[in-house]
Amino acid sequence: MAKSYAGSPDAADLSRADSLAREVFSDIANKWALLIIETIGEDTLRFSALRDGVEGISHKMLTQNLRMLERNGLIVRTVHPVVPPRVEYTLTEAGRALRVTIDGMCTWTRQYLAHIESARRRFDS
Amino acid sequence: MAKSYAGSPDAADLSRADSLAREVFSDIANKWALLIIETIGEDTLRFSALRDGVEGISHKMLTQNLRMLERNGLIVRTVHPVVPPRVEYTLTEAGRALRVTIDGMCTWTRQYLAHIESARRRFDS
DNA sequence: CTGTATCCCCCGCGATACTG
DNA sequence: CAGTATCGCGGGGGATACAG
Repeated sequence: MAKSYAGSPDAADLSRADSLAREVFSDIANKWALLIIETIGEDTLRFSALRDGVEGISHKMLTQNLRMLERNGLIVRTVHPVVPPRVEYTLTEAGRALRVTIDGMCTWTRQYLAHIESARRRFDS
Repeated sequence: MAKSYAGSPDAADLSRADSLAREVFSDIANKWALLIIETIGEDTLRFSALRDGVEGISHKMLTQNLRMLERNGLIVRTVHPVVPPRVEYTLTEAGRALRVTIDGMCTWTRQYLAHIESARRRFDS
């Protein structure tokens, strides 16, 4: 195994970057994470608003994914020290950049809906 | 609830389209499906090649996702009647279109890797 | 080689209850 | 209102075996 030469990225660095990239990809490539990002969009949404906005998500899944997205620097969580608590979520610049590609997926879905529907009919017979 | 007027799309049609869209989105918005599409790319790959190419996927998950993708018209499965069997998978036009957006996600991941890494360090402390 | 089927375990996830 | 913790179950998914 090749050793690191200080100051020059080598195979070890690259593979570490790769494994991180795969990890991140696995994190965000799940429907709840993508739907949350898509739902926040350009807005600033409260926990309860997200709960209502993301169809079918449970309390637990929402918190869980919000933490994950915050950890990866895709959203920022601001707590207003009032009672009752008011917590708001917005996308970071990274989050907004990712959202653009998610928009692409959504557009794709709409665009190919008829194609998909007929493909399914063909397959199911 | 509004009734259909023949020949004009109405609320019922739209909500049916919406539910189909959500269903499709839930199907494809999972890491294995996306990785499979990304791996096939412009190529024509055999089952075993995909098994090797998609890091960490199990036999079962691979077949399962391949069927799902075929059903949704994203890939085409061609069986060569030889022994031993030779089955090849390629993207359809719809699949290639979706792949473009997945590429976007991959690019995003690489682009923001440093940002993510530092966000994680901050969060984990 | 590819695909289906069976078993079985683990953990994802929903439900619920409790704090601040 | 937002978040954490706990429990319990259901099914996702791995391992394995077998068929074509």
